[in-house]
This record gives sequence, C-alpha cells and structure tokens, in this order.
Amino acid sequence: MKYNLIIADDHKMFLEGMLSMLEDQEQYHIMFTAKSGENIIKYLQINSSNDIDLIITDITMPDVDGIALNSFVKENHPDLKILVVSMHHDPGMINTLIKKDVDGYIPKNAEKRELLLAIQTILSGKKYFSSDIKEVYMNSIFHKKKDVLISLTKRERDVLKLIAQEHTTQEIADTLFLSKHTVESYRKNLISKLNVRNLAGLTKYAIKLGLID
Amino acid sequence: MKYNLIIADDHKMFLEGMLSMLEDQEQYHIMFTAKSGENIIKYLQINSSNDIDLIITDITMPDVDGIALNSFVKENHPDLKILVVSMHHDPGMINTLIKKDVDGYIPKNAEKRELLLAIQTILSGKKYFSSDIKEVYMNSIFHKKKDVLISLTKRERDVLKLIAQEHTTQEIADTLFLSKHTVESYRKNLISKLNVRNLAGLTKYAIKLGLID
DNA sequence: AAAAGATCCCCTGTTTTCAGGGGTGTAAAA
DNA sequence: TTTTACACCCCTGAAAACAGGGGATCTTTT
Repeated sequence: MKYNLIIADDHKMFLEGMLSMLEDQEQYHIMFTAKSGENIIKYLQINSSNDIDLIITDITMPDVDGIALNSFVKENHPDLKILVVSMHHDPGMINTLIKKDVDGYIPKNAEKRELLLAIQTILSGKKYFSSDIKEVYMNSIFHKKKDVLISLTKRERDVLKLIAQEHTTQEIADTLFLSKHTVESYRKNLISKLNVRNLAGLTKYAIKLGLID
Repeated sequence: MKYNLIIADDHKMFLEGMLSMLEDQEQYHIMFTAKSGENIIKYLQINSSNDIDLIITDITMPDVDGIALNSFVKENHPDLKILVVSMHHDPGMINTLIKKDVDGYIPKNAEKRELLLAIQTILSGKKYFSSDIKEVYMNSIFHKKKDVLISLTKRERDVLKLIAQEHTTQEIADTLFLSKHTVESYRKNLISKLNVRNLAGLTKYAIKLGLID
C-alpha cells in the first residue's frame, strides 16, 4: 500500500531536490511533477476518481499558484492533503494558508528529516507546521492588537462588546441602564469611527480587539 | 534604575522558589508577594501612582484568580505588565489569556533561564510565550475548524461569507445573480441552522469557519 | 420509484438597523 | 478659561433584517 504524491514547483532545481529526498522512500510513489498548479487541476478534473494522497507545492508559481491550487483542491477534493513548501515567511501569507485550511507548511530550507516528518504527519490526518512558521504566526497574533483598541472609549467598548454578543439595541440599553437612543448613538458612532458598514463589521472589529471569544 | 516586581501565588513553595530564582538579580526588586490577587488589587487602588513594572502571577488562586487580576490590571493600569506562570496547559485557558492580552505565559516547571528571559522580554515591551504554550495554542487553532463546517452547503457558505463581509442582502443577490428573496431565505436558514440571533452571530460563525479573514 | 437534499423564488408583516441631524452636562486638558 | 472629550439623550425617515409561512425544480441517495 503506497501513498501517491504529486509535486508542484516552477523551479527545476527544487523538483530535483525534492525527488532525491524522497527517492529512497519505498512507501511514497511520486506520480508526477508539475511546473504550475494548472496541470494538476486539469488532472484532477479529468481523473475524478483520484488516487492521489498528497500534493507538495510551492506558493509562487506561474498561472495557478499554490494558494489558488489549495483553494481548488479543498473545494473539490476535500480529502486530498496539501503540503506547502515555501521560502516566504510573511505572516499574512501564513495566516491566509491557515485560514484556507492547508495541511502543512515547511520552509524551503527544511531538512530531509523535517520533510519526511511533515509528510508522515499529514498523511496520518494531522497538521504539520514547522516551528519557524508557528513562531512567525504567533508573533503576528500578538502584535495585531493594541494599535486599534486605544481609539475607543470605555463605554464604546462596552456597547461594542454587547453588540457582538448578539444583543439587540433594547437589550443593551437595559443591561447598561441607558436609553435605547443612547445605544443607537454609540452604535452609529462606532460604525463611523471604525469605518465599517453594519453589525457584521462591528462584530469583526470586536473580535479583532479581543472583546469577545 | 531597578524594576519593581510583585509575585502572586497561593503556594508558599512556589513563592520561595521564585524568590530564590530572582534574589541574585540586582536589577529586579521584589516589592512584595501576595497569596491571592485581592491584595494586589487593593494595593493598586490605594497607590494610584503605582511604581510597579511587572506582576508575576499564578492562575488558580483563592478569591481573585490570575485571570481576574489580569482583567483588572489591563483595565486600570494598562502599562503594568503581567506574566502568568501556571501548570495548566489547557488550550481554552491559554486562548483566554491571549485574548485578555496577558504579556507572557510560562509553565511552572520553567528553568531559571526561561523565567529571566520572559521577564526581560516583557519589560522590553514584547510578549513572551514559552514554546510549549505556543505548541498547545497552535494545535487548538488547527483542530477547531472542520467539525462545524460540514453542515453547511456550498451555497450557504457563499452567502454567509458575503454577509460577514458586510454586504447587504441586495448586494449579495447581485453578486450571486439571485433574487433578494433567495438571499433572505438563505440568511434565515443560516440563522436557524447555526442557532444564532442576528448578523453578529452569523459573522462570528463565518470567522470561526475561516470563511473570512 | 420514492425520499431527501439542495437550490431557487415569493409573500406578509414586524422589528431593528442605519443615516443624518439635533442637543445637554461634566470633567479634564490646553 | 476655553476647548475638547466623554457620556448621555432625542428625532425622523428609509433601508435592511428578521419571523414565519409557502412552493418549484433538480440531483443524489435509498
């Protein structure tokens, strides 16, 4: 029982390196390699009864990049795993990939040992993110706050919190012993102050500020 | 120029250990120790012009625990740093503390080296979380998803996503080439299906599902 | 072939949000 | 002392959300 892998990268050098790292691994069968995500998507569309277990992919590629590839796969073949291998350690990028539910992420300078560990972990159904990546991601979480919180007054935060907790204006008025008009004023000010359009925007802000869980 | 520290823990043993770890550190002055958060809060309320730089605290304590203490401090003395030292590695707990903007978190079995590093890092204005803690937190992020996503259809997810992106019903109808009645139906179904009350609830769900950033 | 699920559309109402304007008193900062 | 920030309150009118019902068509599963 072998696992079937595909590798996608537009750099020949990388493909070679990856192949050499995996060639002595009996349990993995490299079905084919691709220079962009496009060929993989085509393959998946034709062979609907796909027998692929894992795609190892770079992020930056011509035509269809790693992110688009991941989106397509997660949408149409939810059981197919994706391991991203990249040299970008941009927090935004990492955040995007985590949100998009990629199964693993290791840097391009990873050791063979880590590559194999990542593949193995992912195939067993778990996620694998190298500690470098975790480091970057955690830092981005810690530094994301603060900068925005300061502009709101205590009362505004109170109201915002209750709004995000799905309370209606009247309920908020009752709990804070205010007139509903007052609460409406606060909501109005919050919307203009935070430059959002409606409750959804306010809720997102409340979450970003850590006002609610 | 010394830094003033306070230590809070209801276990004498822990206090002793902490003191011994810090006694040879010239730059830190332990102002006093407390057996619960209550005494610290009292102190802060009386000495409003506080000269404290950092509080090192346990989580589980009688009367006022570490979380309540942190909330009080962040509310009333935003510049005062908090380092949590605990043996709990519960993801929920860690998550709460990160949300509540605690400045650092190390396990109780941490080495002296790590303790000093944590203190130093925090006093320099940065956050410090030990790698154990990061590990636990990251895993909780990865495993939080999936379980809820499956119950929604593709179309429902589309609509939910657009709702959470602050679009109005009419706008959603236009982008998806639907009647606004249809979109209203989807919204209605989502609200009952996800068991929430309004837009705020839907938005929170969308974020939890990773549909939006 | 029947059942179930998904997508799509419509109706009648009520409640709430949202946009825009107005205002007061008080406490702190310039 | 004047200005600024904050907390508080009110009004109108339009737009959107929300509650609860209905039904049509298509595909997939049983």
